[in-house]
Amino acid sequence: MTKPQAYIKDLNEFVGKEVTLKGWLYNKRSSGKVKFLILRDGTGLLQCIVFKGNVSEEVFETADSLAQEASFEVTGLVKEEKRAPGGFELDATDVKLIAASVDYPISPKDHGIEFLMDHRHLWLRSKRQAAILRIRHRIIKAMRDFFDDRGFTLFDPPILTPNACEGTSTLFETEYFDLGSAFLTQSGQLYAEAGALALGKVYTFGPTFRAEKSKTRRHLTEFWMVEPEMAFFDLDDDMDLAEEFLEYVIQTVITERKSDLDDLERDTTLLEQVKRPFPRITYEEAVKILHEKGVDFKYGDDFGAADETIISDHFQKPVMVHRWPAETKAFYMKRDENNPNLALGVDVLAPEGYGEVIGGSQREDNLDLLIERIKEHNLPQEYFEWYLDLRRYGSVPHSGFGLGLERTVAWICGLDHIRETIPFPRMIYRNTP
RNA sequence: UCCGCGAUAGCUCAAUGGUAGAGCAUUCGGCUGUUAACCGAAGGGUUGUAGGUUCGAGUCCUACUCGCGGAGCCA
Repeated sequence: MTKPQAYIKDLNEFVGKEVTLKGWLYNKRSSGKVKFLILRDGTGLLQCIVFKGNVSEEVFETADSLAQEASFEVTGLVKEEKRAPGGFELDATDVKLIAASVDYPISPKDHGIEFLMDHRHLWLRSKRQAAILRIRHRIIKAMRDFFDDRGFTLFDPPILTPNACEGTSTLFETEYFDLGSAFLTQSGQLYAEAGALALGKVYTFGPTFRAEKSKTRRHLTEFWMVEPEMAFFDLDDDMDLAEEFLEYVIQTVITERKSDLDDLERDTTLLEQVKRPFPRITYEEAVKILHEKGVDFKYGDDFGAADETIISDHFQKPVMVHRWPAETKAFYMKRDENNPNLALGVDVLAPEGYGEVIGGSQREDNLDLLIERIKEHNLPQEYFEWYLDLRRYGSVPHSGFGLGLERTVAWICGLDHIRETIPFPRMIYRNTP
């Protein structure tokens, strides 16, 4: 048997028993005839005590020789111990080296971001990065559970696409055999619409790509998006779903991953308040808020990062901004029947300066109007014929939204940069390791 | 693409234009309860690249490279 008898997270079930654990040396302290080995096993950290009088000379030498991140197994008695972080300790009776680690580059003191990103494959072993990745995993599970439990079908759109989905962003381009160029998808939405008209309620969950030369703390070139799309949903139904979704995900994660959030020293006071209903304001009302705060903002422009922060700080909860000037929005958005200059789109702005985490809309379901929009945006109609078919054969009102996973992880974890939210971030000046 | 800042030991950072230093990491020694342990010692440098000013450049000037922060674009 090579797998460990127990994992650190389950040690409360082993108090008073002798177990063998396996992992890596996180840190080591010593005081003459006693060694303190900090074991890391992927589920937590555990201090293992090696007293010279309790073990053989050989075992004590082995404990002494372990370097940072050496892999080893340790056998001993599990004890409750108030002085130890986590509340448990292991009184070691045996220590065996599995494999050495020579000159591990990431020492316990400070490091710069460039060095850490160069060693991202090793940085992931740190307590902080492991906590973030466990939270990311729990967020993804909560999202899938939410849709799975509400009659949605997972619908995987293609990643290689023949055209720009929205015609606005710069995309990564690649040769595709004899068929010319293909592009890495920037959104699965148009395909999800086909899914919604086939299956009723679907969601996509996968990577998306933007070749924009964005250089900010909120952008990656490769990021994950979850995009529900629902037949017979109007914009209000869409907003109802978005706020129920955010409430479920956040309340689940702050309950289930509390210890990881504590390790990140995340103050969850504002996250606990993320409960329905969220404020819903029109674009026009949002502009009014900016003007009242003395911001020089022109009606019709899109909000910048600073503007979003001012609007969300006004509420201390996620705020839904709907009914935008149509010129700034994508071609597929339906117009407001009461004012055709407005698009039935909604952006959800997260509090604490995290900005837009959700963008959604009711889609244009009228064939003639959609063709008109494609022409207005100078898009090649031949690429959209399949999309227009969705309006030719039993068109229905439908809506959906897209949520940026990494921005949500950054928000929940309270991170100041999106690059720590994904194992190997892809940014404008970095595609390694 | 634009604006701003930066690059010195493996890492994080010091160093009036005048002999390049500290902490961590590594190696050796000490300590039976340490919490980024502590105490003592040792090894470790083409100061990002190229050029210029000067008796003398890590320091001043020019260009370039790379990185960081922000803007725009967006999730």
